[in-house]
Amino acid sequence: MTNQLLTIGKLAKLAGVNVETIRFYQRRGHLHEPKKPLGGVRHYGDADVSRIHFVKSAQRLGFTLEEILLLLKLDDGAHCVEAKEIAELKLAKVRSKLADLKSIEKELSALVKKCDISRGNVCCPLIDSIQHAHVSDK
Amino acid sequence: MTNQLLTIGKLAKLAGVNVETIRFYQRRGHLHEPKKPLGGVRHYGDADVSRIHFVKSAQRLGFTLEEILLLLKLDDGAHCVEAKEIAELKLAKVRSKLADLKSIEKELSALVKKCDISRGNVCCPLIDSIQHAHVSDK
DNA sequence: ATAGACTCTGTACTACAGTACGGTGTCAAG
DNA sequence: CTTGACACCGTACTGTAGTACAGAGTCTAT
Repeated sequence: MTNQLLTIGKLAKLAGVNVETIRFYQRRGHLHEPKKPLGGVRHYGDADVSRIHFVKSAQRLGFTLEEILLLLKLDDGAHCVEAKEIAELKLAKVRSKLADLKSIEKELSALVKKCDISRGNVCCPLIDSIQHAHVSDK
Repeated sequence: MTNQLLTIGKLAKLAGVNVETIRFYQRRGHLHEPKKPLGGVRHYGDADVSRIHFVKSAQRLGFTLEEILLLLKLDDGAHCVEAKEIAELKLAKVRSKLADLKSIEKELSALVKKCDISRGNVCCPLIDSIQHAHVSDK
């Protein structure tokens, strides 16, 4: 069953976003704004639902709205190479953030472990460790 | 060699932060503001350098300034249990973000791989995949 | 016909961690 | 004694992704 006469409120419910989010996407160019039928209410269709799903899926993959705008401009099947380049760049960023987070995890869990070991100490080993951590850049 | 007569500019350079950042930390309570000697200039010492290093180290571990404020209040050695609790909570958050990022990495690299395989296709498989991804709730 | 729900529009606010700026004051060197 | 560099102070702006709200218009059900 296809819908072609959705109001903005129904579109929002169907797509699982806030009405304000739809307006925001329209301002940003992620969603086009249908012309208003003179003193009436705008109507939306299934294509708009899909579009919002596209944006949300891409966001889940770590793309920013700005990057998604690029992807949408390439969405004619003829720019596959460019789209792939954007995705590869994003993948590299994700991997670098992943490495950062892994080292943070390691440090933090070592810190917590230290707390467990030296119970009954006057000086808190956790705070102490942060205090005297050598300051690595970045 | 210890310094006890640093101006804000020298303190900033020593600690590797912006002057504005120091003022910002003072407003937020991460750094105390020495009283101004009547129509003169404030002076800072090594303790302030250490304090800024503490804040920066904790930030590197993923603590927000708000959380760092908590840690600083506990910095008397007598609140180790509370400090450990804060760190454990943070560790849990880091691990959950790590899991998220790992699944993003998996999906994204699969998408890029798809692009490599179906070269010469009219329809871009990357954009197509995002287009028709079932929308999983986060 | 009127109440309540919804839409439209523009602007302002949220969090986070700062950065930038404008105007004034102070200090040291030349 | 004046120039330039820095300090002080308060406020406003940055990016990111929306959310909130005020005031007006419109649509729908009773």
